[in-house]
Amino acid sequence: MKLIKTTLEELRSRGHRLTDARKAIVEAIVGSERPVSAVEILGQLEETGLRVNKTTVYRELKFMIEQELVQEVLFDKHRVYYESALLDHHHHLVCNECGSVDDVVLKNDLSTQERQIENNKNFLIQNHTLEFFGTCANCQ
Amino acid sequence: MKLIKTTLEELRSRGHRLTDARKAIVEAIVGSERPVSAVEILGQLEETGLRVNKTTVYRELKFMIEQELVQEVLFDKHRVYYESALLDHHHHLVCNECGSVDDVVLKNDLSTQERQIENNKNFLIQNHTLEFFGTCANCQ
DNA sequence: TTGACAGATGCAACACAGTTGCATATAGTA
DNA sequence: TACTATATGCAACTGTGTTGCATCTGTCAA
Repeated sequence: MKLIKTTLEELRSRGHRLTDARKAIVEAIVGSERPVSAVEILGQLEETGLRVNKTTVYRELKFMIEQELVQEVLFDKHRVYYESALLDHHHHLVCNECGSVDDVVLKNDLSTQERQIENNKNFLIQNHTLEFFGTCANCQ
Repeated sequence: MKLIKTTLEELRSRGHRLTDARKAIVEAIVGSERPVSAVEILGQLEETGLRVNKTTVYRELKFMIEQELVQEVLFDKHRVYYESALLDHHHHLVCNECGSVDDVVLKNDLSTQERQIENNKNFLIQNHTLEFFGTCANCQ
């Protein structure tokens, strides 16, 4: 996957090291086609046989967010999910039945609504989170 | 506040008891003008002198959600917030500087976007969560 | 190729939100 | 006023995420 390489090169160009743990964690997050949790990342690493401590995973997540290469997604009250921050701006369709997550790009995102708010509330919007919950095609 | 009374009467009419703990917890959630966390509810109860165990608070939250009188709000990765489910459909403006939370009602919510998704993705939308992050009027 | 060292990692112990099982208390009813 | 299902308290636990500190290693310069 192209994004993995881009992400690692970006880290490298900023003077950060490319360790086995870092590469594997980046692959687990950026290589996944849906957001993953820290616990899922740990599970995946274990499967590949690479022993990485959970502290490393959590520290790496924090670091990648600071680097603005990874972003958090909140659609589950129990844990935080992570995905690449280099993806085009999109939202998620979360199936209440099977838990599957799909991406969706809105043609005319929320610019209209955001202008409305900035005018009426004098609130300066920096970003938004929008997730849709319902029933996916398979579960209907 | 009217909503507190409505909420308690609704519970009563469904055959549930109105205990001191329940009344105080409903007041803490429904009476607040912004979403509150379980920890905040516990703190508030302690202030009033009413001793309520945290287990009771968590059980009550679960119960109120089942009753569809309270709903969860996810805008903080560290904890879940709760607000009345009887409020008009709205979203939140979360200030990245001071943490304040304001409500906002969109004139033309997301019906256009939702129709778009249902057509393109064959995903049946039941609800959505939308939060805006930025800088409030006071912090600009 | 190697040595130096800042950045990365592991480990153990911890913090803290949220949950569970079970014994006890109490609101509402008859 | 006594009965009983519902609600509560307590203690012990679960699970995610964090911290301090010792050790290790990728990278680079010599």
